[in-house]
Amino acid sequence: MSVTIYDVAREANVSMATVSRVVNGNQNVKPATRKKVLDCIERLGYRPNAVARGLASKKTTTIGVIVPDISKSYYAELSRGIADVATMYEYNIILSNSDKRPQREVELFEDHLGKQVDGVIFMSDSLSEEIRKEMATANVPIVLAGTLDAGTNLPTVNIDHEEAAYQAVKKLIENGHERIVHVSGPLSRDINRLCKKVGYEKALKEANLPIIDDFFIETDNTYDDAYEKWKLIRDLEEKPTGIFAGNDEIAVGILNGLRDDGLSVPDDMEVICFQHTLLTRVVRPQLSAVIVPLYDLGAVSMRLLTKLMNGEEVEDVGVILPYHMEERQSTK
Amino acid sequence: MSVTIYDVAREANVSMATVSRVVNGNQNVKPATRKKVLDCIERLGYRPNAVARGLASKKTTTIGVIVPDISKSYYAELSRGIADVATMYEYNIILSNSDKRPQREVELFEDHLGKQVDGVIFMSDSLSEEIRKEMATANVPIVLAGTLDAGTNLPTVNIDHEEAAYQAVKKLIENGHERIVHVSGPLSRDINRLCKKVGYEKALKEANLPIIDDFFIETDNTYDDAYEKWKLIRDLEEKPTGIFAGNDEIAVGILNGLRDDGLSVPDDMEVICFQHTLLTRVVRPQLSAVIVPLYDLGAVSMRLLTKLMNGEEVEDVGVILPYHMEERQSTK
DNA sequence: CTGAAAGCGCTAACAC
DNA sequence: GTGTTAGCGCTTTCAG
Repeated sequence: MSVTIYDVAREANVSMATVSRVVNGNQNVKPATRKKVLDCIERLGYRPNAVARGLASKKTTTIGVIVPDISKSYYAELSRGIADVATMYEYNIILSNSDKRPQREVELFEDHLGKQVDGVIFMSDSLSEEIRKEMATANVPIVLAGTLDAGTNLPTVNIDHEEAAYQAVKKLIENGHERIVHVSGPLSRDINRLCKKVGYEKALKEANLPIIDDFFIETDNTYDDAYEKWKLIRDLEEKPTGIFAGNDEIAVGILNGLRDDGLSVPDDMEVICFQHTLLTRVVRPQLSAVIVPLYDLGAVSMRLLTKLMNGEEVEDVGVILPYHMEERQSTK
Repeated sequence: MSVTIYDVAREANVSMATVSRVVNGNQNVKPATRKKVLDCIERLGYRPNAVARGLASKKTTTIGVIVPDISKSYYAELSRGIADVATMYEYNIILSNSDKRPQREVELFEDHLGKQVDGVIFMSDSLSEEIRKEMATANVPIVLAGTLDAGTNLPTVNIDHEEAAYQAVKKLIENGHERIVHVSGPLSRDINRLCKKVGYEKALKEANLPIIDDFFIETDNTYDDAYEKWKLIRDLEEKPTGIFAGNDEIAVGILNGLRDDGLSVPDDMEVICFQHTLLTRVVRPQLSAVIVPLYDLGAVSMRLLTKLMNGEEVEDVGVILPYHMEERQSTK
């Protein structure tokens, strides 16, 4: 068997309580005693058993992170932000993929609670009734990262997607465009239906431009689908001259469609999008974009969670982070 | 407080042992009793405490995953493979980022052991002396995923990078090229120095082509650096006509360098690389590449780990997965 | 400043 | 088929 706190205590001629104190940095230990214990720990190669500690103290210094799909760079980046702050506060992360399936989300959430996590960070498109109910009765703090709250009053950190979309489209309008297509991700996602689309329409309305159904193109958020859907735009009666894409993968699909049809950006078409990855800078022309601070979204979420776990009073549980727009070669 | 196994036992008029049996699916319970217990569990909303279970059973059904940087799509993809198989076998994952810092790797490894993980999957460039020592004395199974073993006899799953590099360069040679540049990642990484470079040189030797120092370009594996380093190639006395890039990010850097200098691929230069991401298909021309099965590397690693954790005899602890080459537009 | 002792919630013999 | 009873390794009062 491995060495326990009891072994150390015996070896050092002190009680388990004292060993526990030095391990936990409790100051009420005479320096000489501390040193003696530390020596024994070193000599025996003692490593505290976090599971036993968790059972006794009711804290595991572990948090749960439920993410749609870690292989998507969007969530990977966000998770890195979470992880770095978690490390800073000495928390471990149990990471699980939900694929956004509501039932799976509930299972994972319960599973994490069973593991006695001290808190959870949740990411998804929106909250199902079931998960909302689960969360309401959970007795650990929860933070929604980059996830629309829409109804509950859970702590959330996000950027203002509607405003960002509005600004992006406004930029196109200022450049003189009157026929602007919005190539969106799935409308089933709140962020697309309730934020980006709304921002797009708001900008059009403000400029007294018509909202044309055919100028709204829905994709499944992938490069391949966007590449295909470009044909819809190409074949439009009234040719648009500007494109607002829901993310960079979509934008690159469109860009390649344009390009393969011999059109040129930004001369024949100006393009702007939300940026989640390196893609925007790698393609030619480089894409003008709204830069979403994914890492920060994660980091701030975790920081907020630490406060909540500490029982600190947090006045502002609906954090909105700033974004910025970077104009590159796909707009003039 | 939350409801415990004791509460359920009392409510159902059975012993804790019986409740434990039904929770753990032990068949030695009369159906009627089982039902009664299940009802109480449902009614009281009992959720087993995995920490207590872990302490009593000495199994946490949790594994540790130590990864250089989850925000890199290479590792994110691999991790997803791990996670899916972990889910299948009902394991949770504690995920930590090491940034490949040897000391951090050791800390994380010990940390995970402290949390009593049942096994760990480790990814890095290579193994430092210290981590090797830690691993040797650990009493849980370890699998190296996509990580060069180089000396120890730890379970490993990988692809044959040397062979893949050899094939890629050979392809270029078959296309008639005699002056082929290898744009590599850092030579400090075993995978570059001991595998890809070796495969590159092997192909040249076999074709009686000289190995020219200037034809080896080292980068830090990033797009930006590769884009800069293109100038070194451009300014070479003897113009190369083929490029073998260590990964797709490098290849795209070179590609954009070429392109911004008005050169064309594949007419002026053929390019082939290792593929880790979507990048190869998104750029124009699409890049011919050796496709590394990242997801599978992760999945197979986890599968191997489950066997090891089960104490199964595994004859083949040095798994080599197949790769394949996809010829696209950057070669003829 | 240190020790004794009672759990934390569960599993795993071992009895019956 | 079911109950009893030790622990698992640690923290945490409470005494002293």
